Formats: sequence, structure tokens, C-alpha cells
Amino acid sequence: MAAFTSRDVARLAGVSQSTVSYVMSGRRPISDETRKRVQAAIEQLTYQPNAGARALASQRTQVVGLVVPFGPAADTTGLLPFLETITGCARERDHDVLLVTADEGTSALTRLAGQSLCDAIVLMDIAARDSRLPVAAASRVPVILIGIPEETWGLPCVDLDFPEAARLAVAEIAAAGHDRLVALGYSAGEIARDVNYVGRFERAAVAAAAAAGIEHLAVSPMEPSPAGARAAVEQALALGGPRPALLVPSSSSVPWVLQALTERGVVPGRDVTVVGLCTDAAAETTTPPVTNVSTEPRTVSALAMQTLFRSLERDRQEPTGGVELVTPRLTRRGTTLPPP
Amino acid sequence: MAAFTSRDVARLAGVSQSTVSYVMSGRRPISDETRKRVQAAIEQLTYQPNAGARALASQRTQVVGLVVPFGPAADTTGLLPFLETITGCARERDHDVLLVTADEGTSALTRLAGQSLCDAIVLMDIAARDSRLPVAAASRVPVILIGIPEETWGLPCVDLDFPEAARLAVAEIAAAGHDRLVALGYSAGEIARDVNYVGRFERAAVAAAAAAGIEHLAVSPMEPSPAGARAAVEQALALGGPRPALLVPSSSSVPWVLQALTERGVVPGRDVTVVGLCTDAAAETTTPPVTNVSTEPRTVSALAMQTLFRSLERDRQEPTGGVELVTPRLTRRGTTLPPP
DNA sequence: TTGAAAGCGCTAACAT
DNA sequence: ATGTTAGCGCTTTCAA
Repeated sequence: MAAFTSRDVARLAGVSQSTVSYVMSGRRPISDETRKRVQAAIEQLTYQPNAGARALASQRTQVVGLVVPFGPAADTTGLLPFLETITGCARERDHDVLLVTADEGTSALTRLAGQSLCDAIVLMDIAARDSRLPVAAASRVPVILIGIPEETWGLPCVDLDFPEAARLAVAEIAAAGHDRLVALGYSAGEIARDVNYVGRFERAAVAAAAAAGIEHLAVSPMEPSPAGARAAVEQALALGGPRPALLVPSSSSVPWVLQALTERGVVPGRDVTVVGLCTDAAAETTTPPVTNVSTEPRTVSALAMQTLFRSLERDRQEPTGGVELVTPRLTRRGTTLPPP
Repeated sequence: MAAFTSRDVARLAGVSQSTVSYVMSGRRPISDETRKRVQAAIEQLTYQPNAGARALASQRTQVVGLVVPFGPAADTTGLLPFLETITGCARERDHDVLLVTADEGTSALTRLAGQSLCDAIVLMDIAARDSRLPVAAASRVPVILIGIPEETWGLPCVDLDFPEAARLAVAEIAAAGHDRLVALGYSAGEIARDVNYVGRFERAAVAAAAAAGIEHLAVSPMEPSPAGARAAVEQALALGGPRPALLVPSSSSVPWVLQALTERGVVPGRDVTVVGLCTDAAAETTTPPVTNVSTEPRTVSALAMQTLFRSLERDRQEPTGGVELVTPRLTRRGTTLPPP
């Protein structure tokens, strides 16, 4: 069964092909009478427009390219909420998502744009100095970054406000009456990859601690595994003094840190304060539920898509660019010590 | 900078447009001389063919549609290795992946095929009786299932050999000298969704236990959370006798079950045997590393893609269909009791 | 070994 | 309010 074309629809409805097109796009007024006939024909044939032909004629693919950090070195934890939200937002605007892996590097971008595979590109897992950015900035299609590099090249960026997240976490620790905190850092891989949020969070944490008059110590790197967490926790407890406060900015490590503490008989919320940077969903399922600053992947993704579609609608003329930040929230759960 | 077309390349190389096309596709002999001139022109202009035009003319999109189980009820754990392997295999064959969410239901399939958005479709998260299958079977493009429904509708299926996985797990438990095992079941959501592997695994486990002369008890459902695991573990220990053996077929629950046991002072590998069904990577990072039957998502995905491309090359005439199973492996780690 | 030319199915001027 | 028509950029016969 070969698919029907708009010509078949036109013939069946007794109108011209362009009328069928205009009925579907609504780009010019159509009498009720004809519209009904055309729509009936469309349904009768279960007509669906050919995407390739449409793209060729209209110069719009109705596809968003999504470059995700798969590949060996990638921080793949917590990626799914992003993917899910991005595809959902795309579908709402009648777009599909073409999945491309970051290990293609720069050529992913040139391919997506060069072959006219998509109308816009979402780039994730941005490094502080990301070699893809100059290519992205020169791209024929708009590109949006999820993450904030050192130099944006005029590209629009959306991300969590990591400095604010650090401030919230430090404020919580200060409010619990600690005069010192130990940050259990990111993994060696994340640090080596120069992922942008690592530095953004750390610098703000150090500054906020200084401002609050509390000491900032760090154990870094820490691998997100039970063993890595055990090693880091041992050091942290040695550094943390009699009433330790732990700040865990690496989502995937949060459960392991809690487990490592528990194993040692150190009870989070009774003997030690733990504040994690992770999604609320993840924080709710740890044992015990951890006081967290939320990372809001869904909000970040939705905002990115909104910005992207705005720039797509504005016929890509006005200068986009600029940084949009999503404000994290702190939720106190079971792992904050009461003030002394 | 508008993109160059094959006409530009042809003009620059002093050949006809068709020659450019044939140089790129290799579908007819070209003299070395002309080939070089054309390739030079292509590089000089950094020409890339327009995907829409190519699809329109050739009736091939070079895109694989991937329907993934996002959405509220989905078992999203362990999805990433599938996505990663599938996109990787696609790229190897010069294809891209269009990501579609399962919550679109049947319309995802009709849309992908109807709009000629892709040349083939990969369908994941198959229910035992899946309403999408009749639609898939009637689809204009080949569809492959990852998962095995009760009735395949002639569609090719690829999945782990869950019955064999159950047999391996039961054999391990029997070899450790247990005369009884407790299966900690799937989540209520998975059961309600009628996910195909649940029944396949359970039935085989019951049969294998009977054959081995050991008793098969079940605690089900169990939510994949610390609380759910604690509740299930409590019941399981009550049922398990003095020397309990636990079988955990739900990957996402394995770490929580181990944690719940440890919390109670019951040490896996000393007081209780635990066998989990999960990836080797996951099994290595639990505390302690758990004896596991591997789920091999990468092998399953790669096999599915291989089968898919075979059916694409064979010009979609021969009857595809049939079930391909990937054999799991059992790896003994720290959680198997020594025989008494 | 190469070229000319006819579409693929759609959109969007341009006419009426 | 609707129809006519000229492409969009490529592949692929058919001809030479």
C-alpha cells in the first residue's frame, strides 16, 4: 500500500493541490464548504504529508536535533528527564527529535545543519571551553546550549543557577550552626572533561562560605560508587570536626555517600548534616531522604525548548543569545542537623 | 550562507548533476579522472546533500524511528545503554535516530510510517498483549520489537532469553545448597503494564525450581525503593527459612534489597544468597557486588539493529519475523553462600 | 563513461 | 476564495 499524496486528496475533494496544502497549514482563508470536503478526503484516505517533500518545499524539517552526551566519558546519570522533557516539548510544537551522540563531536553539528536534517539544535553537556561552540555559533540553524560555557559565542544558554544552588546549600549548612563544611567533589572524569557546572558551583560555594564566615574544605575527586564514596567519607569525617557538614554536589554520588556514612554508624541528620545537589525525586528515595537543592532538569529543558521555539518563530533575525537561569529550591529533609 | 547544492558541485567540476550523484552513491562506474574532480569540488564547497531532497527522490530517509518507554508509568531504568547502542549502530550504517515517546501510542507508528519519517522502526517496552502490534504489523516500514509478546504478528523480535536467565539463577541457588528460594517480584507498575518479560521470567523460574526440587515462593509486588525493598525483605526473610535464598529479577531493586538486608544485619554472602537480574556494570557497583545474571542490553540492541538492517537490505521482500534470543551469563560474585 | 530530463510530493508565489 | 505553476535538491531512468 503506497501512501496517498496530496494530489489524491485534491482529486477526491475536487479541489486543487494548493487548496489541500492551505487547508492543512491554515495559511490562507478557506471557505467552510471546501475545508470540510478536503478534511473528509484527508480522513478517508488517512492522508499524511510526506515529511521529506514538505521539508524540501518549505525549508523547514519540523525536527529538532539533540546532541546528547553518550559515549564512554559521559555523565549519563540523570539524562533521561532531559530527554523526556525535550521530546515532549518538541511534540507539543509538532516537532520531532533527532538523537545524535556527542562522540561525533563537531561533525554532528555540521552534519545536522549541512544536510538540513533539523531546524534547530540543542547541545548538552557543555564544557567550560567547548570546541564545538565556534562551530555552533557559525551554524546555519539556531543552536541552544544547556549549560553555560566560559564564552558563549553569542549562543543562547539555559541552565540551573548553580551559583545560587551553592549559596542555598551553604546557607542551609550555616543555619544548622556549622562553622565548617566539607564539599565532596565531582568525579575525576567530570573534572577532566571540564564540565561547566563544576567550576560554577565550586567557586560560588567557596565564596558563600567565606561570606557566611564558615570554613570550606574539599575532598575531590570522588568517584560515584560505593567504594569512592567510602573513601571520600572517611576523609571528610576526618576533616569535618565533631559536628560535620557534608555538601555533595554530584547527584549520582548522593546515595553512596549516605550509605557510606550509615555503614560507619554515622547517622545523617543526627551525627552529620548532608546536603545534596540532585533532583527532588532522587532526594526522596535516599535513606534517609536527603536535604537537597533541586537540579530541576525538567524546568531547565522546558525553558530551553521555549527559548528555542521563540527564536524559531521570530524568523531567526533578531539577535538571540543571552543566559537564562533556573532558580533551584532547597528542601529540608531528614539530613539537616537541628541548630545546637 | 545558503547551502550549496549538487548543481553547484556539478558546475564547479564541469560535469552533470547526475555524475555528482553517482560519485557519491557509487551506483555506477565513474572514471578516476572525473571522480577526482567531483570530489575536489565537493570538498571545496563542503557540499552536503540535502536530506529531504534525497529522501524524496530515493524513497529512503536514512532514519530509524525509535519508540521508547518514556511517560509516567515507564520502567526507565537501564534505558540508556539501549539508546546508546541503538544510535551507535545506526550511525555505523549511516543512519540517524528519530526519538519518539511511547505515550504517543499507536499514533507514533502511523505517524512515523505515514509521513515517511523513517525507513524502519524499533519498538521497545513491549507488553505481553500489546495493542500497537497489529498496527506495527500492517506498517509500511519494517518494525522490530525489543521484547517478546505473546503473539508476534509475524514481527521480528529480539530480547534476552529470560527463561534461560531464570534457569541460570535457579541453578546457582540450587548449587548453593538451598532447598527453597524467595523471588522478590516486579513493581506493581510493571505488572499492571503487563510487560512481557515479567511473565516469561517468572514462569521459567517456577518450572526450574520444580525441576531442581526446590521450593519457589514469591513476594510480589515490590516497589523499587528503599522502603519497598525493606518491606519485601522482611517478608522474604520470614518465608525464607534459616538459610534464605533471594532471587531479584527487577534490576532497579537490586541495590535496595542489598541495602535492606544489610540494615537488618543480614549479610549477603554470609547469611543469605542473593542473585540479581541486572547488567554486569550494575552488579559490580552494589555493596557487596551481587551474583548476577546479566541482562546484556548492548548485545540485545546490537542484535536488533543488525536484524533490522538485514531486513532493510533485503529490499523488504522476504518474510522477516522470528524470535532471536540473547543468552545471559551468570557471574558469581560476593552474594552466593558456599554450599553447606 | 557520461549527460539530459523526468519526476519524487509538497509549498508558495502569482493569477484570477 | 481558489486555481495554476514554478520550483525545492536530489535520484534515476533513458539516451548517447
